[in-house]
Amino acid sequence: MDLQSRALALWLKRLDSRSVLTDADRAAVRALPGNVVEFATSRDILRLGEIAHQACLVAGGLVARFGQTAGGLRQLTAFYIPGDMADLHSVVLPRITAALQSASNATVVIVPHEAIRAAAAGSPTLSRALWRDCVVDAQIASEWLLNIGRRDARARIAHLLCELSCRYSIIGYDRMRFPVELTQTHLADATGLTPIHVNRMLRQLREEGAVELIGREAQVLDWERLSAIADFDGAYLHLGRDADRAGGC
Amino acid sequence: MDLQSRALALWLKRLDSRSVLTDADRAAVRALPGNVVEFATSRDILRLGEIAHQACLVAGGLVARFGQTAGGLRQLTAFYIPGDMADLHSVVLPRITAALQSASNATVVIVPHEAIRAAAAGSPTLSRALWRDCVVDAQIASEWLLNIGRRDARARIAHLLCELSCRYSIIGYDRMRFPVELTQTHLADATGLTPIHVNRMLRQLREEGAVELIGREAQVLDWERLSAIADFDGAYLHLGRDADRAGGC
DNA sequence: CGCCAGATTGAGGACGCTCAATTCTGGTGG
DNA sequence: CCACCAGAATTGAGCGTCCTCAATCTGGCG
Repeated sequence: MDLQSRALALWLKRLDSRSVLTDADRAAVRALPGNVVEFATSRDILRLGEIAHQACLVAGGLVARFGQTAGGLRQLTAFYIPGDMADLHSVVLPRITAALQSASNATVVIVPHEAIRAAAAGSPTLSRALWRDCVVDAQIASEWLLNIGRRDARARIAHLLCELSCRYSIIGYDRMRFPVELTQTHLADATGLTPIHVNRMLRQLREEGAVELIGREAQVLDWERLSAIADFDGAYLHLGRDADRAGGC
Repeated sequence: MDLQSRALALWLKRLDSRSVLTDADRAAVRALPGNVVEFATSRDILRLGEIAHQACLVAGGLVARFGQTAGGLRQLTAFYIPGDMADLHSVVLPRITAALQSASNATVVIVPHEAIRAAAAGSPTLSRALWRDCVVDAQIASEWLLNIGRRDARARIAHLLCELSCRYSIIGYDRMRFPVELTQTHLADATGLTPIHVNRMLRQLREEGAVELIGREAQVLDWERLSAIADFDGAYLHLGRDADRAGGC
């Protein structure tokens, strides 16, 4: 199975776990055309103001959405891991108001909007599944708002790591050890902090025995402690119809 | 024309301005069933964890979406003004992970999900318009992230007021004078600040000749100055296909 | 071996928070 | 008509979290 099929399969699995799809829907998703593009670290994938004609399915690495103030301060507003369709929203709203960049070396499958629109137009169930995917994305943004607006620095970072843990766990990683292909500057831009302060908070989390960042991976030392610090409840991630029960992740 | 028809017409106008709808779509929206409910200030409209079976179209007043930390700190994540379908997302994702509350006395039209789903299933164009409405909501949340994460207190408040100005202007209010049916505590919860600090920043904005809050209205004293302070660009609001040009509002 | 990006640590400063008190406003009942 | 009250707005003083500036250390790579 090639890279593109694998990425589509991952995405389909996600859609399938949250929605009721028909066999035809599944076939339509698997048959989606696209071509694979590699991006080095910190490359623009979509620029502000552009009109998108294709969507970006992440196949490897990490992709980030971000905004910027006039002063050049940067705020990451979403992370996309393999199996995420990073800008599915552009299918219905092609004018880009939040740019997309690779946070690490990333492999992306570029899928033409036309193909997605055609698939959606032919099936109310698939159409609803795509819509739902966008809604989950929005709910994650809402949770980030709570995180940045009302939690202190240590909790913000802990919360972000909990989220990544849960999201990586459904694509096959260990919940206690998963990739964090981000610099501390990225973490800072995602949490509304400075890299220096992120560094200090990471040290504290390590010294408390909560998490540790080693190289490009996170090692959770104590999930209970970490999620308590983070005040984390993964319900907003809507990880599957079953996982849609309260609590946990 | 009764209240419900008026609210549906407002919402339809919004959908229409951003999407290409057929006459049948328009008729379907206008024919949506529902019943009108009044809420006093600070009443729960949707509670956390609930499963929604209907959506809430705001007809009057102001409705807010919010999250809460374990410590009880509150973060507003969206405001909905008349003509907004406050929880359209619940049509495809009924489990509520962010509660909904009236911020002022509010009039809401309760529309059964089934009716919306039926209308959407029958028309790819309408389905896409609804999906798009959710996407715009998400982009507003993204912009709030940038606002809270990377702007100082004064700019955050100015930005929020600019957004409200633009959004109220498309439902018939003057861009220089529009309702702000919010307490300073609400503004604080929306911007991740304390009410005390909001108060000080409002005073500063007034003294600078930017905006003034009088009673339950905002009076813009100098739009240029205000939007400069706010670092505001209304493109993210996607106010109509035409207004989808850069800059302005 | 030198270079560079990223991580780490230190010291001082500022923005926004906490605690506390006072004033203002609109609504209510006597 | 006025006294009263609760919620909201306003102001002051002191403090703490997080920022800024600056220097050093580390690891990967040409």
